[in-house]
Amino acid sequence: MSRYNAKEVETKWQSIWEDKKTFEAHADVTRPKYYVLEMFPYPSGNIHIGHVRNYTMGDVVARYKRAQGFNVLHPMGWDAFGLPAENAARDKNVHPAEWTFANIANMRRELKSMGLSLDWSKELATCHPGYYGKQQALFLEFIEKGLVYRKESWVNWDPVDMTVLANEQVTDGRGWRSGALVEKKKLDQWMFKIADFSEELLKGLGTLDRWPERVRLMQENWIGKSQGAKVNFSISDSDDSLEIYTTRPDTLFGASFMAISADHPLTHILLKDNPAIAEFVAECHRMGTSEEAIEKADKKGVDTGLTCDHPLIEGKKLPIYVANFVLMDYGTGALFGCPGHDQRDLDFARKYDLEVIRVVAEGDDEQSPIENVPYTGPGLMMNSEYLDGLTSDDAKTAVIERLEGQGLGSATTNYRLRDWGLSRQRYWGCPIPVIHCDTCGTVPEKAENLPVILPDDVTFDKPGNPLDHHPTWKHVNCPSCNKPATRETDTMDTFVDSSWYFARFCAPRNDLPISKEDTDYWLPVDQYIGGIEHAILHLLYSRFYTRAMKITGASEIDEPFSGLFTQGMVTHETYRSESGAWLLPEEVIHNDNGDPVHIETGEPVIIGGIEKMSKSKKNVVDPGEIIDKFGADAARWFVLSDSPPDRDMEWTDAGATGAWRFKQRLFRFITENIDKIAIKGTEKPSDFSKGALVLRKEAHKAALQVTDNLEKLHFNNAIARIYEFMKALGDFKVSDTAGDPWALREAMEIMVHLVGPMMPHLSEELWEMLEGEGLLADSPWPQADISLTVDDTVTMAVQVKGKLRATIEVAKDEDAKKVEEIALAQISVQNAIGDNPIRKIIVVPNRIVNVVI
RNA sequence: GCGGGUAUGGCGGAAUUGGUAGACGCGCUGGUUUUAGGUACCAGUUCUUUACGGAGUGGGGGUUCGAUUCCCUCUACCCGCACCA
Repeated sequence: MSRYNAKEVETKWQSIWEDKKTFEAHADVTRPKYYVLEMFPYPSGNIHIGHVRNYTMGDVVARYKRAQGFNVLHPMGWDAFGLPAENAARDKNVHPAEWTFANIANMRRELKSMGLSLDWSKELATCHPGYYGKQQALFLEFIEKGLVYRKESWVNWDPVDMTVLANEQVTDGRGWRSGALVEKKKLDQWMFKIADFSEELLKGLGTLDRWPERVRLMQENWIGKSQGAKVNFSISDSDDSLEIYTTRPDTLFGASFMAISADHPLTHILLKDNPAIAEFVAECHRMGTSEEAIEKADKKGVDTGLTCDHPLIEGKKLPIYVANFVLMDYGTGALFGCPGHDQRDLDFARKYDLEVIRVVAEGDDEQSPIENVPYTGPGLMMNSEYLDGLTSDDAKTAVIERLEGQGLGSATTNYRLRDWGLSRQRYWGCPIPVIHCDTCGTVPEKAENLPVILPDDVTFDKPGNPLDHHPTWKHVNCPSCNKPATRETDTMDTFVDSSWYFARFCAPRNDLPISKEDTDYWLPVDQYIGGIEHAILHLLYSRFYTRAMKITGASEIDEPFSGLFTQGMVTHETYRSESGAWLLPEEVIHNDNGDPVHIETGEPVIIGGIEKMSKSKKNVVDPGEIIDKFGADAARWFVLSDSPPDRDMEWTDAGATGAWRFKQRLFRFITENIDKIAIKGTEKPSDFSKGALVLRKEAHKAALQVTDNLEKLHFNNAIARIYEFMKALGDFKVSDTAGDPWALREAMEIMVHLVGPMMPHLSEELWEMLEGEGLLADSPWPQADISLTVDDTVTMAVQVKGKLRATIEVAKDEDAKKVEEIALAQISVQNAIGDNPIRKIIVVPNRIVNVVI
């Protein structure tokens, strides 16, 4: 018996697919399209198991849809700009480009060894001028349409990476990449007007019915829509006023102070003459924005000495404080404090001994003074003059009406989403194609001068931006007046690169950034697959870009990804030596007693928790070694088989071995029984043995259920069904009946098709043995014969008082009376009923009989 | 604090959405072969009981002939956001 040689077979089919350009996609309006995309990788050097899981899932979808007759686009590229390349340049003295392209070459080789049905002719790398030059062209169009602007603003400054971060890139006050505490700094920044699209981005979520609910909710929260009012409070004894935003205009009569942000324009004026304010503002800027810092920080403020006139209470004056809890970038950076109905305001009021007024009754009659807990719910108004007795909802409307009448305020919708700052003070990114001219100001580069190419000769020995240090690169003539000017040395946030790559993939070598003809056909992406970690950042930015591209006329679509699937992580057990050092999985073996020990020293090993694979805990497995040991097919099979795809899965050697065993078993069964099957193309005989009929049913049921599971991306269930089918196939013995060899061939062919998307190499090999026409990758998906998937007899459960007492075999759709009769004839049923009178018998056709006594 | 999710054997997980709970895989137990094996095959494997039977999907309650599934309530864990006015 020959063993299946995975290495040989896998490379054989990989080169055949490549030679035949099997997976090259071409737009063809006469055919239905399907665009499958997995989030493209950052070329860090090697693929990891998470990539294997991600790309295997995408590949199964791609191959399955292809077999279903779709014209499938399944491209791959590289999210290739970013800091690690600069770090490598500094640490290892290699040029970022050299480092990146070497990593790409290695990872491309690794991906190819997985046998993915990718169209490599469409490969792109964002660090290639052919890509980023087009990104610059698109950017110029964005400038022209007013989608980008420049403004001096407070930014999140990462002191380790020496660059600006977007709000989305700051978690717990720390940079998403460096982990350093982020500082506030004021810089000239390029901004995308994403906030203008808040409502559209929010509404669009409603159309994304093939996105996980979770991701839509996260985006919804991020956009943070709230309904409220803007109110102008006039500053006492002056012509100036202070505009605030509130979601609780109903509590206006409970106002007892005003608070403005440390960065509020009014604060800026006041601090000049008031050292106390100046000192407080400085303190606010020193304070971190981390979770701990915020939790520990008291609600603090400093009295400006100014007051506001209450808009609805004649003669009432409200002191204005600069307060540390007021954010400049939410609402108007100013608020009125209502201690009775807001915890934060109450804390502040207690600290500075300010009035606490209850204006909303709790329940019907709870009107007691507020003590330590504010009442934040709805209720009937009180202490509020003309509002008294109204519900808080009605009071909101009434207050807004009054304020509008007086020209003091209006109903407003506020969003938390802020504009996206894209400037980064880095070398390895897409240069922002603008020039700063003393005479003309900020001038976009001329389209014919694109791409603005990164200079090769840069050094990384100084902190800061190498582009800025470069002796000549930034010195150019103004495109407008031709006088000496300076090129912008900031580069774009790498999230810009990934905000439109899905569109570029449709025609990656086109002169235009986006080929409308091609995107009209291919977009939107039908199935996008990637990690949940991009639920906000990348996906929201891409949705913004899609809208912006519609405005520039580059594309027509509304949403970039009509289907989104977020796959879970791959985890692994952790191992430590007794000294506490982390150990790699391959350093651990089990000794004769079954205890885990170190492979070399024999020392006992402590098995720790199952955690996300990470280099620091060494609980990683190398895909290259896995593929080498088990073969790509087995690796693919295992990452799909055990856990539902959206959940975390644990990588275990035993599981991979199981996959490997199945592969061997299938191969063996077909090679050993190939001489028993009917000759290819034999006409279907009419005479089948009983066993053959059973097999045919199993085959067609499997075809139906696997199809169904693949449609739903329930890969683990699809695999379970295949295992069941394999068992039936293995049990089948060809008899003398004429139809049996034919049935065996049919079953084998169906099996090979069903396994195909998951184990493409093995199934091509088997398809060839079965003398299948052309490549399996090109052949259509098996259609289940529905008449074979329904049995003519069914097993029905018989319950007495809801407890199972027997099962009966009856004809499908058997008459209820007859079923009842058979059920009641069962000894076990009669025993259970005993002497009790039968009150009712419920018969659910083909499922269950329940005798109620 | 706000929002969301999850809970089923020793483990990963199934269950056509109210109809035989535990499919399938891993592990384990016993057996049969064998070319050494971490090979292959067969049987078994929720708990309890000698058996008949009984119990059982995080806990408690409810609706129903019937609940893993629907409702109420509690508990535990996980995730996202968070000084958002």
